[in-house]
Amino acid sequence: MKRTSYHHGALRDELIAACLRLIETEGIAAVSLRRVAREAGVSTGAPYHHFADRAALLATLSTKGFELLAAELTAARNATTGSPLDTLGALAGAYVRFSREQRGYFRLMFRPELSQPEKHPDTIVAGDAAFAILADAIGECVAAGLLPADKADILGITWWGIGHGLASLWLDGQLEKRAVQLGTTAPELVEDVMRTMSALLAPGS
Amino acid sequence: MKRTSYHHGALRDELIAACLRLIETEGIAAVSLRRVAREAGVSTGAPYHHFADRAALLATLSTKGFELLAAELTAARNATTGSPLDTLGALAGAYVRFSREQRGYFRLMFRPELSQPEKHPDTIVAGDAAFAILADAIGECVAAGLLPADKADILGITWWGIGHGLASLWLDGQLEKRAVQLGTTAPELVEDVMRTMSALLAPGS
DNA sequence: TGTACATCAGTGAACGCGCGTTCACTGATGTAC
DNA sequence: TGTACATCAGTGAACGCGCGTTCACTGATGTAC
Repeated sequence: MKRTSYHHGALRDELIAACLRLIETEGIAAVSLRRVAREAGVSTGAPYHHFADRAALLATLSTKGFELLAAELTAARNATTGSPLDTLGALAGAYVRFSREQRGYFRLMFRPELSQPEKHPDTIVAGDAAFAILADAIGECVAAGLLPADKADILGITWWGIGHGLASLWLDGQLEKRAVQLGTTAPELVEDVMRTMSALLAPGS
Repeated sequence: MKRTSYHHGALRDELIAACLRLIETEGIAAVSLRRVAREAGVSTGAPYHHFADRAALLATLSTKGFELLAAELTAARNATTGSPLDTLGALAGAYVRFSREQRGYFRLMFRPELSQPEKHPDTIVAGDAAFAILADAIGECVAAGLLPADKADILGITWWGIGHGLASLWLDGQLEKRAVQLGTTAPELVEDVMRTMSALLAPGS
């Protein structure tokens, strides 16, 4: 974090990175603008040249998180070669994977009270875009005649609920606790759930 | 909140109630022992006669939350008259209902970093007890030959994931947003998901 | 029933702390000529 | 290429605040005799 020049050059990015690091290692409660500045090796007032206030920093992070998630979902979707139905499981899997690999982002994204999305429309737009990917994949299943049109929306919400539920329970330590009780591991549990759901949806295959 | 006597008489309960009220109206971030004391109409130091520290108050609340949830789940289970399979949907429904009716509790229960459950084993025990009700209901389905024994655990986790996911998304405002986009409402969405899941599990009925 | 005394459950002032944010400042950089 | 000047992006001291927790205290209550 040693700096030779007076001007940092990329302080904005450095602050974002420091904030993420803090969330991941010490939890969101540890995130204060002063602390983030300290972590980035910069003085107390410096962040105010890049973010209007604390909520603005968190909102920026939240937006980036949704964009990252959308990218992951798109990638997962494009990587699926099977039937459109398989895409649904792949999306849910990518969702949970994202929550594991980007815990800092994930924790923040679903805490609207911290980033005040009502003041930062970008965040809402990014969230909508991520959800749209799932809705799109569902639409494809319907178009292919694999899902009844009247159940499509509900199945989308169901998949999202499962993905989000497993991700949340895992992050909060509940899933690992149950996995131990059941004599397995959290990752295996998640995969089994996805497989079971897919089998239920496509009983023929 | 006017008190005529010097001694409060039931300050402990009053503090718990005030804390819940605060979480529900202003969010967990607003909960400080000073604030809770103020809200209960009592001086700064008073809470320390009833709780060792802030985390102890939150842990007590979290424990009570899990006990309440367990009671609701048991009630839902006993109220179900149909096949053991129907019990699963009823439990998930009760779970989501609990998250709505007891938002303060629900928010707290899944924030282990706030109540430090590792220091308060009661909380863990209460959480295990609540989960055991679901595991039990699953066991009953297996005993009745309605679910394959090897898929039982996974289906339990699946139901829990759906219930928890929908509850979380709803609490954070995501579900309502999507409901509007889909031209429906959050409660309807939840009910539809439960119904669809039940239908998938028991295709014959 | 009365009294002395222990205990319980409050009060409110005080401690040190980290916070968000502001502000006058200054070093570094970019630009016009 | 050199210089004057504007602008950018830092510094660090300062503000007022609410926090968790402690502590000496005191009013209220319960108990033994």
